[in-house]
Amino acid sequence: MTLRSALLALLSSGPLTGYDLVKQFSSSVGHVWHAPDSQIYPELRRMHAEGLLSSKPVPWGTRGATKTEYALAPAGEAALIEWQNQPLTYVRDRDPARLRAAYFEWAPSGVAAAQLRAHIAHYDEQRLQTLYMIQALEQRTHPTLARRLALYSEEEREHIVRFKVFAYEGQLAHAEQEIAWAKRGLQILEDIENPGTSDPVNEPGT
Amino acid sequence: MTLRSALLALLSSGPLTGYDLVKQFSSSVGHVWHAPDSQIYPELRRMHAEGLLSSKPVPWGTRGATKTEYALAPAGEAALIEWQNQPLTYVRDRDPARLRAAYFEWAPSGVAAAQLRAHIAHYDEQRLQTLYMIQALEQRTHPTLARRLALYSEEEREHIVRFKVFAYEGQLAHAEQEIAWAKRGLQILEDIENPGTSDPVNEPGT
DNA sequence: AGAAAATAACTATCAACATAGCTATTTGGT
DNA sequence: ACCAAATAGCTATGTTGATAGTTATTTTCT
Repeated sequence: MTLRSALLALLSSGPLTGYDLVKQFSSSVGHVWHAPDSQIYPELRRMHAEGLLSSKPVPWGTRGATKTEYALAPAGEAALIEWQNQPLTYVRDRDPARLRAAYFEWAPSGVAAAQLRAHIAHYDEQRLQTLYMIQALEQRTHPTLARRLALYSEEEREHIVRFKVFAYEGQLAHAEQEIAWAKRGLQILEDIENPGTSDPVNEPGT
Repeated sequence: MTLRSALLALLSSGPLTGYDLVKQFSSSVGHVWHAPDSQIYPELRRMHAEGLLSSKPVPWGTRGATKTEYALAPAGEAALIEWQNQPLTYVRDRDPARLRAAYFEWAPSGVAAAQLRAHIAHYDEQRLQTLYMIQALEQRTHPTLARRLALYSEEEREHIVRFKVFAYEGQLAHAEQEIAWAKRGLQILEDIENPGTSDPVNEPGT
């Protein structure tokens, strides 16, 4: 049901055809709730069948073909608000990187460190992406955001931008935390490989 | 396939019956990779069928009933090492809390703050649990860990404990980061509710 | 004009997970 | 000796999500 909320949230910025929605999804909400197009198309049809969305055929090309444009129906807007009213349900932890690390004693020599370096690379990349996203939001150049802001007063606009930036700051902090964690892990592995060469600042007594 | 690795990892501490495995799972590996018993039992049978596990019937009660005890077969041990050799595959972000926060403009007054307070409560709880876990690991009182350590030399024992503590420290840091994030969120909401009453330390010019 | 590539819009299939059951045995109380 | 509660072990079913297609239209290049 969360995908549904993500779609409602995206459509609250204005009507979109299926394809445009899929594209905009992956460069906006998709950053906090990923979904492939194969999940989006059927869900849109279900939401339409349940009256959350209205649809209208718009021409596609010159040969009379059409594509479907979806818009938030009143029931959809109500569902959005209802979603925000619902308490959050937390999914149980399922973290492949943590699982690996917990059993590093089974990793052949060197592999654990390589794993952690890959972890750092991954979150470094995500950190950068998130920074760009935050910039695009703050400068209001992000297309989906710009479209959304047009619907509101200036005061409300500021709040909306702050909420989105806040959400991405959470992602940013998470990425940075993962990087710091992996670096500590590399330190531990080094300590184990070369015992006795420990940093004298941290262990002044030995 | 990650559940499979988690089960192999747990069984590497010694043989277990299905039930005992389910119990120990939820109080050890399950903290980093949750799985319900309904997923564990069938997976065990599949792993046995594929030769990763050996099994032997052990008596249950006095009326001749038996239960199945599983142990890591050589192929299972190989699979464990192979798993550690594999590069990590990262799952795409799917974070309900972040998704909510990004669309707080749809939350009725007061609801967003309640959401964030619940977020803090949730991660406070997890933080505590993780702290206890780290303590049990460091003092080597955790039963599954104790059983595992018995199989190794003292030097290896120290490494094993460090790896597990390291993994849980990652969880701990994450929990603390989530708490800090939600607190910043509450601050933002307050700012929005009472504009002008902003902290003079942060905005000395106004 | 015709072929190749890019764009737009879906569909099918399968594995992973969550929820909610069910049955048999043992233990503890009367 | 018998019943209720707790323990042990497992199954069925539906939903969500990942992977990998397919079909039709438009644009670009020769």
